[in-house]
This record gives sequence, structure tokens and C-alpha cells, in this order.
Amino acid sequence: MVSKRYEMIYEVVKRIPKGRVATYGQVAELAGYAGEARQVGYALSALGEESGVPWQRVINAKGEISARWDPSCESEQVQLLRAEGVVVEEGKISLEKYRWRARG
DNA sequence: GCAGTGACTAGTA
DNA sequence: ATACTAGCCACTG
Repeated sequence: MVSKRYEMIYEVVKRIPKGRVATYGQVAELAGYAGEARQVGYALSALGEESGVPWQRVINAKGEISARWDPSCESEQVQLLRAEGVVVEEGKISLEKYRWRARG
């Protein structure tokens, strides 16, 4: 069973529209846990592929995909993002173009 | 409660 | 521009 904070983070991640991305800090802030960017990544690490959470839409402040225990997931995340229309170049994403805005 | 760890971020060189 | 360092706060043992 995950912590309540994790569920809040998952809810925010699920709110990220298709073809958009958000940074860890942004997700944390929207979830009401500003400054806990690390916890966002930590929470996503506890996710499963069947969790229904679009974890691939969450990237770091540099627009890059943070490495996990398995580096192969990096390429997989890129494929998922590209499938949604997000252009990924050299493993980086233009935050200025694809960053999600909760305000609409 | 203490110590170690982490899918981060911002600052400095 | 890249590389390194410090700060951050919650989870785990």
C-alpha cells in the first residue's frame, strides 16, 4: 500500500494531457507538495506498468528522461512520448513547447 | 529516532 | 555550453 502523498502525485500525473509533459517539480507543486520533486520520482519508481499512470510524461527540469535501475526504459519512455506526438531529440524534450500548463 | 538513499533542482566554477 | 557541489524532504531499514 502506497502513501497518501503518492496517490496525490499519481492523480496529478494522470491529469497530464496527451502530448504534453511535466517536470517533477511541477507535478509536486500541483499535487500540493512543492519542493518534493524527489518524492515525485520516488513515487513513480514504485509504480507498475499496470498502474494506469502516464509516468512517461514526467521528466526532469532539463527536459531529459531521468535514468532508472533499467536504462532500457529510457528508450521505451521516448517511444511512448513520440507515440503521443511529443518530439524527442537526443533524449531531450522542449519544455517550452510541450510543458503542460494546469491553467489550460 | 538515527542513518542511508533517491526517476530532483538550483547554484557555482 | 558541461561538470561538480549543496540543499531539499520523504521513504526505507
